[in-house]
Amino acid sequence: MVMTSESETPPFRYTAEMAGEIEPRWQAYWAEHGTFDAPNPVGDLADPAHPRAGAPKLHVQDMFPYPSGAGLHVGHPLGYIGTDCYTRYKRMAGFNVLHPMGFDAFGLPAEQYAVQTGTHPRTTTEANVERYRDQLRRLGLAYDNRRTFATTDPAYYRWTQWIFLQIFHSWFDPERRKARPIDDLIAEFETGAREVPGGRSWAQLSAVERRQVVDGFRLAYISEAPVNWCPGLGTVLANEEVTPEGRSERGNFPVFRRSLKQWMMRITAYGDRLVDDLDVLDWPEPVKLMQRNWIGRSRGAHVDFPVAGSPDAESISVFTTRPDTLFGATYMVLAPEHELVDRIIPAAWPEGTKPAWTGGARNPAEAVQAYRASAAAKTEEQRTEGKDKTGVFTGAYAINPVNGERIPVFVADYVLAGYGTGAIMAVPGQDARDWEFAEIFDLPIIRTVQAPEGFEGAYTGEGPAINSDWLDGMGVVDAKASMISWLEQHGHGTGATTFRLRDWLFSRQRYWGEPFPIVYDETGLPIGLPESMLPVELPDVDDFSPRTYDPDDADSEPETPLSRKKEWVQVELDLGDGPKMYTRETNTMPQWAGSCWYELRYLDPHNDKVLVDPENEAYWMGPQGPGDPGGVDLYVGGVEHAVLHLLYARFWHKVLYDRGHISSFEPFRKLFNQGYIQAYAYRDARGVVVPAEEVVERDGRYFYGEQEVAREYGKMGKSLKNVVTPDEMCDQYGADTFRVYEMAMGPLDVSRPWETRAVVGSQRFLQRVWRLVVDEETGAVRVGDEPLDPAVRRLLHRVIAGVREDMDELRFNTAIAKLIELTNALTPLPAASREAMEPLVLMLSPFAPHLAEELWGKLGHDGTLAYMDFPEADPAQLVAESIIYPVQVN
RNA sequence: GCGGAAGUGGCGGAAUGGCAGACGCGAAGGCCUUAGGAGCCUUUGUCCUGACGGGCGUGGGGGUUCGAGUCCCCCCUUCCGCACCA
Repeated sequence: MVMTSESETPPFRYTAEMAGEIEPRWQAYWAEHGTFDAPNPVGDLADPAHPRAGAPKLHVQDMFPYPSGAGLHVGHPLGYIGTDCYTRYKRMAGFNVLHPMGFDAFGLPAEQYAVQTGTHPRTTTEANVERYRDQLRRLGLAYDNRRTFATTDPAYYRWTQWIFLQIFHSWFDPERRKARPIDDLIAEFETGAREVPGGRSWAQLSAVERRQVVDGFRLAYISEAPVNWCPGLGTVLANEEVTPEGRSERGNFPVFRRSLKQWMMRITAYGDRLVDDLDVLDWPEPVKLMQRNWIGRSRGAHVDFPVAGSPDAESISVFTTRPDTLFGATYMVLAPEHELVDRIIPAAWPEGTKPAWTGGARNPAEAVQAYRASAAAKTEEQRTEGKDKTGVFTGAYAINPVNGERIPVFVADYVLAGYGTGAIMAVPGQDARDWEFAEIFDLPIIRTVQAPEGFEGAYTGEGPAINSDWLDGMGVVDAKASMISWLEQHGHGTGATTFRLRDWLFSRQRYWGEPFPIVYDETGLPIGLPESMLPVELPDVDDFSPRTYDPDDADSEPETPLSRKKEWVQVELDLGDGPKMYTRETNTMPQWAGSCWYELRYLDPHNDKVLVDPENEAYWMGPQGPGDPGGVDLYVGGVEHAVLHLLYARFWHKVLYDRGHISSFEPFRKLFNQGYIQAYAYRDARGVVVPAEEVVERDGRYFYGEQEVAREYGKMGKSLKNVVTPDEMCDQYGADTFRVYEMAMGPLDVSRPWETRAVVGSQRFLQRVWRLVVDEETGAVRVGDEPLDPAVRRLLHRVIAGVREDMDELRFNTAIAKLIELTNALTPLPAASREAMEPLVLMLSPFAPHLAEELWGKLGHDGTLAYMDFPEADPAQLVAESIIYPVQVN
């Protein structure tokens, strides 16, 4: 703010300059006194003398940022300010509050910058982290700074690697539905308690064979499996990192399905628990729903359909969620890629083949080949856009096991190779897709559930079974159960659950990530390093880039940056049987790894004996009663992490729980998605973005200089030239004004546009509060001790009660509105009374902490107000005026 | 297509089924000023009226109720997620 004439501004007015003096002073005070340090029950952060030692705890966390080179804009700290206001309030309300902050610092941008400039990613990352710390410090966020870390700190990723080893050394016991030590599995094989896959006994297996068997059970395992290979990036990607169009989320390069040897995590083993435990979480319903959809659990049955006349007694296994409709299965469909297709095709079209089924081909083999070719040529979009179902008859028939009917087997791309068994039984009467296909190919339709009168098309709803022998009359649920037990009794199938969720591809061909704590011996099988050898530090290299290829070169091979560092890759170690040469794993972990467990490390950040002391974990995150999952009390972040980060973190947390390292079985008890701050951007007639700052509005139109520009609404970003930074706001108004503005502009979970010109309203509010206490001309404190007018007193207590309620519910915008209302009521009074001003300052302190501390001092108090009791309303002052309602007497 | 969330002044947004528009921005007028892009005061949903007053108003249409922005039904629009998942 430019002061055109200093003499005109009263010398003791609350201005940006004054805020610029007050704010660093109090930030230094808090840092010096460790004001926001929270005591642990045990360990180096224990402090029995702390005013909140032994108090009820509250653990609040933000989704930590990735410190990008661009720095923060005003949208980034919205959630951080929200949690800061909440935790400051809760601290005053008597809680022992843990509110930490760290940095998610491994990842692609620093590496790409390194590839371009040769600067080591660590250098860039550290500079960015420092910049973020400075920007956040200016906002006066009340963190326990002893607990901060970056995921790139070796002292941190040592434990990321340790957790990887826990997962590597675990297997999932389906009977107990939990992860157990891999040694238990070996013991079960040795004693014969568990059957060894492959038919031979444990004693018959060689040492290498035994290792191979065991490796097949690990929760972290190497698999030669179809993965998403992205030549343009030179790395493989998780399914979650591939767009629906089949391109990389980063860089938008083509992605190819390729079979490659990669590390996988057996997250599918946890599918049931990841779905079921959502029920006990206090999360936004949309996020729970997105997780349920992503996991995609379907309950039903596997059913085997023998192939008619097959010399090798082939059968087609399908998965269905509607085993009750089996009597209505009038044909079958295999995915074009299904491996069985080639083995069941007869040499010639069977008698009675309808011409429309053949695709015009002379024999089934040609028909299928042609169909496959055309299906492969289609893009993903064409496959789904075109509503009309396509397909071709294989010439083969299968036998419906419930009634012995011969039903034709088709190949069609509406059946996906990657889901279920890649084959379906088609029940056109009860499935819309099958109905469509049946109409096109003139296949019989048999209803097996009574549809409502006049119903047209496939009926998927409830109703009594019909045309279904012994099932007739049963409801869908009963009929399913009955059919499943019939299938199991007669050996035609079993009840089954499938998931859309796939195992998690966990290795990346990148430099800037956690190295795996894995080496290989001469057998080529992986060996987990002993804990004593952690961390496996990321070595320096000359070239940070994986080998990248032409984006369309599907046949290229991954080559990791670490693999080129031969003296690191080849290493002599003593793993218990004397020094031997080993080969290191040269992939690194994906960026998600560090954020999968950071909520735990805050609890005991310096512990070098264990990940977190069980007592500290139980105190901060333990279950509060039967059925409570435990976890962080409030986790605030953007909805963009609804699936990936939150699913991975839940998975790791559950493994650690199963292995007895922690007492909570969910990481985040309550989740809150803050909204986004968006911004206007402006383009001129040519479509060129102009700096938003310099655009002026006249009569609802927008001008950049003389030319009119068009306004659009979207994200804040460099390319849209509409970035506003918190630093600018601190310079122009002060951090307190900025904080109040962000909290007052609307509910925390709603997205809204940034408007710099509206910030002044928050500054006026703080100025008025200041003026109630301080004479602007003399600087004298003008607060008196006379009792409040009864009407104002009632307002005061109404405000106190309302603010408390709002704060508890994270409704900061209405809390601030109430404080403004009280301030406006006090403003016309001849002198502000201490009776009102002390509670007002205390209530304001979560939002404008520096100003409040300063005023608290002026009101005659020493030290910080951070541990003062938050005002409480006197119930006697809350008695509402009675209102008479008309009452109807019947 | 399926699922979810939401539609209130010029703008951001308030309203346990009980005076719609709290609070803020903007705008208009005034005070103070050489000056105002500072500060302070007043007004500000909309229409009729000189005024006092009054009519109409929460996306649209029905309904429940003494009373509906709020509850129920139908429709429209916007945003988000998923998308041939058997």
